[in-house]
Amino acid sequence: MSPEYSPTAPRSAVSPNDLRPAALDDVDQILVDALRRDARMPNNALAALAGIAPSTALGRVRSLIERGVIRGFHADIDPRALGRGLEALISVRLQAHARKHEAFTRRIAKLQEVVDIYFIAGANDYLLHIAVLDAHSLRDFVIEHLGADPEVAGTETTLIFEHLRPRP
Amino acid sequence: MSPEYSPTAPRSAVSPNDLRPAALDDVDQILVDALRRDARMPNNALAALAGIAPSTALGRVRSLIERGVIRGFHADIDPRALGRGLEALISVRLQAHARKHEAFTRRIAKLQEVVDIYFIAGANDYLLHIAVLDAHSLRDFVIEHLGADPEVAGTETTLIFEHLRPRP
DNA sequence: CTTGAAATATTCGGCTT
DNA sequence: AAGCCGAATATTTCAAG
Repeated sequence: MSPEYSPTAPRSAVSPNDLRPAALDDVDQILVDALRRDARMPNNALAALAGIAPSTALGRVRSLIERGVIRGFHADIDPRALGRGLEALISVRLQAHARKHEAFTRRIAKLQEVVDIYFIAGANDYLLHIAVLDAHSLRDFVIEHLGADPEVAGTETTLIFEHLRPRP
Repeated sequence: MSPEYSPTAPRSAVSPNDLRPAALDDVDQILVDALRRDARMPNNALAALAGIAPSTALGRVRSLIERGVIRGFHADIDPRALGRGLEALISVRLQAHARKHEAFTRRIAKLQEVVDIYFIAGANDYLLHIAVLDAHSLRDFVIEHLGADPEVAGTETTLIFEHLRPRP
C-alpha cells in the first residue's frame, strides 16, 4: 500500500524554507496557553490541566522550548519599581546611505533604557520603546545615544501615558 | 534623643499621592532580576542566589507580587507558532470630541490580535501593536475594528519587520 | 530571618501502546 | 513516536524559635 495523506496529522510547513515552528496540537495549545498566563505553574498542574501524565507534560514543554515555540519565561516587572516611571516611543530614521543597521541595532539593544526595538516599514526605520527615570533622562538618552550618532538622520519622541498588555 | 534620619532605610515616596511601589533593597533587586531572566527559576535557586533561606525567598517573592512590583510571570511565545506571523503598529486618532476613550480601550483590549496598547501624547491617541496571520487579516482588523468605529478619526498602519526585546 | 520536617513536585529509566 | 508508571531526588511551604 502506498503512503497516503493523513488529514489529522499536522501539515508540513507551507513555504519551502520556512522557519515556522511545527503546528501545535491540542495538548501543546493548552500548555502554551497556561504558561502564557502563568509561567510558574507547576509541571504537575500543567499535566492535570492538559490531561496527561507529569512526565509527558515535562517532555512536551521541553519540546516546545526546543522547537522555539516557547522563547523564554519572564517576570513582568513594574517599571516604576525599577525607577523607570517615564516611558516613551522614539521613531528613528537613519541616513539614506546608512547600511550599518545591524551595528545600530546591536548598540541600541545594549542600553538599559531600551524595552523594545521595532524595525519597521515606512518613512522611519525604527521605533524604540524606552523606559527612563524622568524627562531629563529622556532628553539625555535622545541626545547621547541618538543625536550624537551621525548615522541617525532624525528622531521623533512621543510620551506614553499608559501602556496596556491585554493578553496575559 | 530625637528621631533621626537613617541613611540605610528606604526613603518614603517622593510625591504626595505617589503610587510608586516602595524602593527595592539589594535582595529584592537580585530576585527581581533573576525572575526577569527566568521566571521558572526554583525558589531554592533564587534563595541561594540572593544568599537567603528558601523560606525567606518565598516570602520576598510573595511580597514583591503583593506590592505590585512583580505583575506576573509569562511564557514568551513565538507569534508564528500561534499563526500570527505578521505584526504591525497602528496609530489611531479618535475624533476630537470623542470622550469615550475608556470604552474604546476596553473594546480593543479584548481583541485577540492586540499585543500592546500604548496611550500616547501627540497628534495620535493610541498606538496599537497587533499580531495577525497575514496581510489579509491585517486589513480585516483595521476595517472591522477601527474603520467601522465612528469614534475613530483615522489610522495609520506600519508593518513590523522585526521585533527585538533586548532586556531578557 | 532561619531551621526543620511534612507535603508536593520534578525527573528519569524502563515498560506499554 | 509518544505516553505512562513508579520511585529516587529536589523543592515548596509552614509553624516555631
